[in-house]
Amino acid sequence: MPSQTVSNENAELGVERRYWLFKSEPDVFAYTDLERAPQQTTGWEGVRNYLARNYLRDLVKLGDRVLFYHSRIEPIGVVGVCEVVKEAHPDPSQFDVASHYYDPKSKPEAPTWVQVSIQARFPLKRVVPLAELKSTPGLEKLVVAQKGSRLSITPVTPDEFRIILSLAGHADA
DNA sequence: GCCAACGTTGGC
DNA sequence: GCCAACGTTGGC
Repeated sequence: MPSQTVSNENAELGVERRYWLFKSEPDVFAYTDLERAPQQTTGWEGVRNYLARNYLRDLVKLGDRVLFYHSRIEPIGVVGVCEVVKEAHPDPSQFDVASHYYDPKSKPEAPTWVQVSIQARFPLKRVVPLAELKSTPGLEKLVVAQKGSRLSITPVTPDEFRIILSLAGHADA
């Protein structure tokens, strides 16, 4: 079933919209790159970790909100909000020999890796730095703020999402 | 650039 | 199937 024809499955089930945090190194792909992309949309290619893949494949649904996070390069932190506009489908980079993400073990008839597509919604009024995520009450369990946290796709609770947006100055989040 | 944390690989 | 060695991530 083509994912585009599926309306928000969570909404149909009466399940509350989920929230996620996607990490990206801004010298590879920054939030501003997403804003400049056609329809401000991109396929989130290159996820090569099984737990992150499983989140994308099984739990990330149309309409879910995504916090866009810049890793590695200052200012490290949450920079923008996006929305899932296409659910899991094969990540084309796994079959592209020229791609950094090429995976020779993955076969087109049984793709190992999936991507979702996200569209930019709005940049945060200010970056919420990692240090602040670590020190803010209510974010003690935020996955990305845990020591040694490396997963590039992590769940965020509705409360955590609200708190992070309010830290950025979006009062009515 | 260092290195702690953690995921993956492969010998046995 | 264990686990040591190795590779990668990402904060600092």
